[in-house]
This record gives sequence, structure tokens and C-alpha cells, in this order.
Amino acid sequence: MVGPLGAEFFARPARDVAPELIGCLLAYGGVAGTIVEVERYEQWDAASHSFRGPRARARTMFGPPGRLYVYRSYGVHWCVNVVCDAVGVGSAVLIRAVAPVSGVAMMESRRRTAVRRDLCRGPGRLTQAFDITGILDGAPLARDAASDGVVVTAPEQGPGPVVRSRRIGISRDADRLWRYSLGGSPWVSGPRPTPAGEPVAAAA
DNA sequence: CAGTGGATGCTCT
DNA sequence: GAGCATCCACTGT
Repeated sequence: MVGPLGAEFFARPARDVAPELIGCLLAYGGVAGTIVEVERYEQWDAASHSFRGPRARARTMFGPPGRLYVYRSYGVHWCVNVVCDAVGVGSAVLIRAVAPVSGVAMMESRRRTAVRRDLCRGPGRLTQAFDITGILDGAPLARDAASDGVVVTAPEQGPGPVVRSRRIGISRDADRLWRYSLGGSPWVSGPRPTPAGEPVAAAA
């Protein structure tokens, strides 16, 4: 699949969508980066905001797929997900890190740092560099690159080996290997998966 | 390098 | 009042 991704791409289980997002281009407001790290969250997953059902904060997770779920983290940062699967499932993929591709000067200005490696490494840093905030919660992904909205575009070629590892910063259901990243990438956040990590193809 | 604590807002107990 | 899907500044090796 090549080109901007829409609702039909995300209307599948997050276990299928998440690894395919690695290597895709995330673009918004003149800045762009290649997705190198995501995590998936499901309703029957104690670490997920959808765990307790469609309550106020996580209601977007239970809406149509292909929309952004943006929430505030630790009262300070924003984090951005894309809703997956069918309406009512409560499934989403958190975008945790991208490799900067364009608009780097804008990213540096927003982040107030010139440390290239830290511009978009981590979910809070990424949203700051992209100026993604809570006003985008519930917004559908845009279908064309010229749009004002957030666009996710599939690459023509695969990015390289996708590995899976434990999710970052959670305590409940922490053993699930639901974090997907580009093997060996320096743009990945947190403790990076050990040497090669676990190949995504090896696990169903 | 590792570890600690503060900032700050919202949800749950 | 506790606990976060975090980040940064600071400390001590």
C-alpha cells in the first residue's frame, strides 16, 4: 500500500496495523518524520485508557478508525494515537518516535533544543515538535498531502527489520510485547530493544 | 552512565 | 490522595 492512509487501513486489528506503521511518513503543518516506534493498546489491556470502557477521556478510542486520539500525559505533554479496528473496539496505536525528515528548523524552534536526536524521540517530544495538541483529538487523518491536517503516508519500500519489545512507562500488563520499532534505529526512545530485539514476524 | 524529584492536569479510589 | 502511555534538570558515580 502506497500513499496517504485512510480509515480502511486502520479498520483492522492494531496488531496488524502497528508494525505496518513503522517506516510511514507522519506529516503536519510543514514538518514531517518517518515513524520508527509505536505501541498498541487494546480494550482488554489494563495499561490502556480504554480498559474501563468508553469513558470521557478515552471516548475517541471507541469511535471510528483512522482518527487521532490525543491526550495529555502527566499534566504536561500531549501524546498522539491513531484509532484502529472497528467502532466500539477501543483499540489504538501510540506514535512514540519519528526520524525527522523536513521542517527541522521549525522542530528545533518548538522544542527549544538543537539536539537533533532528541527532537522527536519520545511521544511528548514528538507532539511538541509537530505542534500536535488536544484540539486535534478526534480529527480524521487527512487524505491528501496538501491538506492542513495530519497525514500518514505509506512508503514505497519497507523500512527494514521491525522488532517488538515491552511497552515503555507502564506498570500494568507490562510484559506484553506490544511496542514495535525499527531495529537499530537511533531515533527510537527509551531503553532500546536489546541488540536485534525480537523479530516481529516470529510472533503472531 | 544511573538515579531522583519537580512540573502539572486529569482520572480513579 | 495516589497514580499516571513524560520530560527535564540535577545529583552522584
